[in-house]
Amino acid sequence: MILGRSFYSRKSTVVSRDLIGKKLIVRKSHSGSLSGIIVETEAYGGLKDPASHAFRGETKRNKAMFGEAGFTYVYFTYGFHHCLNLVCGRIGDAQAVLLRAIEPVDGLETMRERRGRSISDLELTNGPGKLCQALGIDLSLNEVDATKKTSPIYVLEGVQDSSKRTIASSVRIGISVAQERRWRFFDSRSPYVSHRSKLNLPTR
DNA sequence: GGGAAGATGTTCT
DNA sequence: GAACATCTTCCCT
Repeated sequence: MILGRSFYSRKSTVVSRDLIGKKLIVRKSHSGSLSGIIVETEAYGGLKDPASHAFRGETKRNKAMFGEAGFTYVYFTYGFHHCLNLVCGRIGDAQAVLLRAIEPVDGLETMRERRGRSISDLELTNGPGKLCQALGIDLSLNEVDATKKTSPIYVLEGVQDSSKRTIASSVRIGISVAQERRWRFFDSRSPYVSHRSKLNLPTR
């Protein structure tokens, strides 16, 4: 079952936690179907969150976040990397969830071609930039509707037994403000989360 | 295994 | 001109 508009039309903190264990699918022409189980996310709170790109209002770059829930927000950062978000909440809230890591399932060969021959399975998609490189996500996939099965990006209801997961939270990575918000969520039993060993201790 | 440095486009001061 | 929702390489323990 594909996750629809109502799934995303909730607070980003709730969506962020609920996305753990769901299956991300990326289908682009010529590269076949790539997929993975989401194991790590971060919530961003829009206009009221000093850590969010939306904090200072709408710009050309963050426009997607101000639109409808269930659409993608892809941005380019550090001059090198793309990051993939899914817009949440109500129109104008500018809330979003950053996808930080997945456990690769389908298309490992394609992912490895893009990431480098010698990269191990564990390091193919354990970070927001790595995940986008492996899946071939760039700005051409910004602002696409992820609630349609015809879309190049969408998310399916989890196939994993939820009893095999333990969802933990921590502070957001690479963020120096709003440290009181532990808005990074991850499966603490998964070896596919981004490796910042100290932060992977379950804090809740 | 872990810290520091460097790469480099977009946005903001 | 600096900061940045990052990643890799290089060197140190």
